[in-house]
Amino acid sequence: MARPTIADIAREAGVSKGAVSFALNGRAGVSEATRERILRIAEQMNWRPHSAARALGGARAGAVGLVLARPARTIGLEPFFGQLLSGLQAGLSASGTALQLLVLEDTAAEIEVYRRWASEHRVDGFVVVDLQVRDPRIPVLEELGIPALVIGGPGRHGSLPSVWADDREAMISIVDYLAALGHRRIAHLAGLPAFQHTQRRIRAVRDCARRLGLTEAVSLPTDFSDAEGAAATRTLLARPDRPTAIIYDSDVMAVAGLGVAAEMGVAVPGELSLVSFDDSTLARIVHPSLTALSRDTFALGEQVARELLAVIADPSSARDVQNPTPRLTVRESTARPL
Amino acid sequence: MARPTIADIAREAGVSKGAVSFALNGRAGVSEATRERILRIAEQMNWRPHSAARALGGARAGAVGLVLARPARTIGLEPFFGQLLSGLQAGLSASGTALQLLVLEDTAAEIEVYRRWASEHRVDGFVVVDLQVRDPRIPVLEELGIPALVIGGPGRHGSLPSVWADDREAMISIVDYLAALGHRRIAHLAGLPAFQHTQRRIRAVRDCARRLGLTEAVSLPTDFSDAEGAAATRTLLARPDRPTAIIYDSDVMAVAGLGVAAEMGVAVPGELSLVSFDDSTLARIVHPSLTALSRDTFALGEQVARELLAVIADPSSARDVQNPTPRLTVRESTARPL
DNA sequence: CGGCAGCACTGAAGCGGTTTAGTTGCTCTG
DNA sequence: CAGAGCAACTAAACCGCTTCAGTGCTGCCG
Repeated sequence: MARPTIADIAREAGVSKGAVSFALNGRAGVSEATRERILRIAEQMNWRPHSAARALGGARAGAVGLVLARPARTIGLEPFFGQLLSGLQAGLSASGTALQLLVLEDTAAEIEVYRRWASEHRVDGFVVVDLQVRDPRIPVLEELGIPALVIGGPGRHGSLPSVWADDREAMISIVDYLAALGHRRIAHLAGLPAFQHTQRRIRAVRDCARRLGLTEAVSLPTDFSDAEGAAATRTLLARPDRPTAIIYDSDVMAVAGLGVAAEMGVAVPGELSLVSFDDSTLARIVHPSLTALSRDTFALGEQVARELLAVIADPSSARDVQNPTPRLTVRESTARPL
Repeated sequence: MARPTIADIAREAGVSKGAVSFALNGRAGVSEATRERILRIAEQMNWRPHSAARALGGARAGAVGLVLARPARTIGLEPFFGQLLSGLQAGLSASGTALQLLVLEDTAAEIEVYRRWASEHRVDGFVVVDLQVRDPRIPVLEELGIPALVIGGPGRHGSLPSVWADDREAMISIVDYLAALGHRRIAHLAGLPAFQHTQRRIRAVRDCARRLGLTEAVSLPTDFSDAEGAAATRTLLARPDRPTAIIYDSDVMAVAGLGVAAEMGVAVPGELSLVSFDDSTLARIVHPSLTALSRDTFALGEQVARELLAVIADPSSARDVQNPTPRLTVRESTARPL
C-alpha cells in the first residue's frame, strides 16, 4: 500500500480516525488496550505522519529557521557556525524538529525571509545570531509574534529571550593574561562595529587597559574577513612601536595574522604574541598553534535548541539563559615579550 | 486581519476560491483582467501561501534535503560545505524552495532520515554527497522513488542523475605539475578509502606515477581529519627518503601538514612542496600560502540546485552533468626540489 | 439558426491529519 | 433507582489550498 493514512489504520483497527489520532499522540480518549492495538497496527503498516497535514490544522510546522546574513564565503570558513549547527540539530532532533537554514547577503533580505517563513507557516520559530547594535530584526520578530531566540547578549534584544555568554569577562581574562606575561603594548583586532558583541569586547579591552595602566591598548575594527585581518596586522607590525601582542576577534583573522607575521619575519611567540577570541580546529592545526578562548559551541547550540523548543511549547517560558564564560586555552602563540 | 486566505481574497474579489487559485498560480481558467484584479487584491491583503496547505493535496513540499553523515565537528571546518550550501541556496531560492539540512553521525542514520523525510512529505528531493564505493544510500533512494541528485562521479550511482567533476584529470594535473618541477618522490595523503572520489584520486596518482616513471609515489588513506593528516605527514617526513612533495586531499589536512613541517623544521617550499586538492580561504591565509586546486564550489552548488529542481519538475529529465575540471592555482608552497 | 467548441468561472470534493461536540454505556452516589 | 459523572469512542467540522467535473455564455461555422 502506498503511504497508509490514519484512515487506513482506523479501518484496520475498527475504530474512528479520531481514536487513532488520540492513540498516536498519546492523548486521553482511548483505553490503554486500544491504544496499544492501534500503535501496533500503525507500526506494522509502517505509518508516518504527513508533516504538511499536521502543520495544517493550525498545529506546529515541525521546523525552526536559522537565517544568516553574511557573505556566503565566510560561512563555510567560520568553524563557529558548523559547530553551532551541529549542536542545534542535536538539540532539535530529540523532538523531531527540523532546521531550515538560509544564508543570504544582507539584513534586509533576512527580515524579508522572517516575514515570509512566518506567514507561510514554514517554521515555528527562529534562531537569531550576530546581534547588531540597533538590531532592526528585533522589532520585526516581536511584531510577527513568532518565537525567536537570540544568541548573544546581555544587551538590547527587546522582549526576545536569549542565550548569552559573558564576552566581557572573557576578554578581560585575555588582557589580564597578556598583561601578566609582561605585555604593555596590546592591540585588539575587532570585528564589525555594528555587532553588539564587538562593542562589548572593545569596551572590555579599553576598561581593562585603563585599569592596568596600559596606555597603548588599541582596538581596530574590521569586517571579520581574513583580508582585513591580514591588512590590519600588516599595518600594526609596520609601526615603529609595534604591539607585542595582538588579540583577534575570530580564529580566521588570527590565522591570517599569523601568516602575515611569518611573511614579515616577525617571530611568534618570540617577538609577537597572538590570541584568538574563538577556538577551533583551525587554531590548533596551524604552527605555532594559537592560544585561544575555548567555548563549547556545540553545547551552546544544544542549549539554544532546548530553550527555543521550550518557548515554542510555551511562550510564557521565555527567559535569558547564561552560557558558561569561555576559558582561555594557552598554546604556543603566546609568551613573555622580549 | 490575521493571515488572509484565498477564501478572503475570493470574497473580496467576488469570485470563487478556485478562480483565485488559478489566478495565483498562473494557470488557465481566468481572464487576464480577473487575474490582475485578484493579484492586486492578494498583494494588497499581503497574502502568502500556506506552505503546509499547499504540500497537502499531493503537491510539492517546497523544500529539498541535504543530509550529511560526518562527524559534527568536521562540517564546520571544511570550507567546501559552506560554499556548497551557499551555492545550493542561491540556486534554490529562485524557485522559493527551502533547504533542510541535517548533519548526523553515520550512514545508517542518514538512510533512516531519507525514509522518514520522504514518507513525511517533508521534502521533494535530496542532494547526496560523499558517494561511497558501494553506496547503500543509492538503492534506498531508488526504491523510495524520490528525486535525488548525486554530487560526484562518474561512477556507480545507479539510475540517479549526478553532477560531477573530473577528479582524475585534476589529480593528474597536480602530479604532472610536480613532476615538471623536478619532484620524483611524491606522496599523496588521501581521504577515506570508502569514498569513490578517494579511490579515483588514488588510481590517478598511481597511473600517473607509472607513466612518468615515479616509482616512489605513494597514497596513504586517512579519515580526512586534521589529526590523521598531521600524523601521516609526521610519519612521512621522518622517513630517511622522505618525499619532496605531498598532495593532500583536503585543505584542512594540508594546513595541518604545513604546521607539522614548520614544527619539524622542514622548510616549505625549500625542502618540501605542498599541494592541496581543495582550495579555500584557508589555503590562502596561511603562510606560505598553499598551491591548491581551485574549483568553484559555489557554482557547483548552484548547478546542483538547478538540476535537482529540473528532476523534481520532470523526473524524466534526469541526466549526468559535468562540472568544469578544477584548475591548479600555484601559490607559495611549491617550488623545485633542492 | 442549430449545434458545438471553448472560455471563464463555480462548487464541491478531497489531501491527512486534529479537534470538538456529541453519544454510549457503565459505575457510583444519595 | 433516578440521575450525575465519567471513560471510551464516534462523527463531523475544519485547516488552506488544489483540482476537477460541471455550468453558463459567447462566438463561429456550416
